[in-house]
Amino acid sequence: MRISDLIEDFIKDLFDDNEEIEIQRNELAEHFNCVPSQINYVIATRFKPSQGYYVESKRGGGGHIKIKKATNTNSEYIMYVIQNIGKEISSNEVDILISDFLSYGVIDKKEAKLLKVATSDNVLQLTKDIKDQVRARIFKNMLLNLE
Amino acid sequence: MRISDLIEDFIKDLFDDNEEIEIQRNELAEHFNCVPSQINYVIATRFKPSQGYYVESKRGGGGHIKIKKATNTNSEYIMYVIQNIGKEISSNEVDILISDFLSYGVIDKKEAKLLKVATSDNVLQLTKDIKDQVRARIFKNMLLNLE
DNA sequence: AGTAATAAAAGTCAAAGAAAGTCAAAAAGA
DNA sequence: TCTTTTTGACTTTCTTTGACTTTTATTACT
Repeated sequence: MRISDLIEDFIKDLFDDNEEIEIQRNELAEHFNCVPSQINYVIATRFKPSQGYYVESKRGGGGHIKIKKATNTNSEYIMYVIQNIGKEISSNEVDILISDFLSYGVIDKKEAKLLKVATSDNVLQLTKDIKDQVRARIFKNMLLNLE
Repeated sequence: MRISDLIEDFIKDLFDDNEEIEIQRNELAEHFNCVPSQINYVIATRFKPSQGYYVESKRGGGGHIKIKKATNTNSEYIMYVIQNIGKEISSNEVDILISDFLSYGVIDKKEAKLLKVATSDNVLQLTKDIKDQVRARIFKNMLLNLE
């Protein structure tokens, strides 16, 4: 079995009922006798939003990596959408999804507004290709963290 | 948990309803077994005016550091913060602002989560200079649209 | 009482340390 | 061959530490 799979399993075991865990990259790498950046690889490939995970981290003394599982209170519909958003998404597509969510009652008006603002062209102000990628990441991660 | 966080929490606990507290740098450093200048670090990074605190101090015998909380209405506070965010802001600064907003009760947990997610390094994944600018725009605009 | 010396704070700043992140080359698998 | 994994050198971010400075209060002398 490849080491990345072992690390993946190890991390998944850590969520033992908790929906959020914290690891230290170097410590974990040492435990598995691999280079630290392999941990990043595992996280990048196995703990993506489309797989229901949200990741955040901090560097410096006392740094760490936090991984959160989307709680299954999230509607199936939202999860389905997250999985089907690719690497990029246009502002228009976001608008349509948001209004669908609203009409199905899976988000409320306040949430809709925040989603809209955080992903709008005006706010991002990036070149088209990059903009759509950043928008996709913001949108998926916000959806994951709705409730 | 890193020592700076412990010191931060300790200081915040001192404001127990009061809007102004006073500490002695050396005494506090001794209590936490750290060098005195670490207290300055904590104050510099966690009690900035942009975070709603105002600091003054006196040296010499009987010297002290006084930290005051800015007392404004919620929307004034948010407006003040928005105005004081420049063209860019780091993820760390955003974190600190969010936790201050939470403790002042100007936003709720759900909103905090969304703000955090939409502005996090992992989600944005842009080069430093651009990232901090995009983050500033997203953060300010989301704050403006909170209610 | 007025000044000089001493002690008692707090401030500054840069170096060292402690994490985590990035990216691309090499290796392994399918 | 083409994709996925592994590795490692280099970067970035944040924290901790310590030597040195500045300011203020207290004490000692005249």
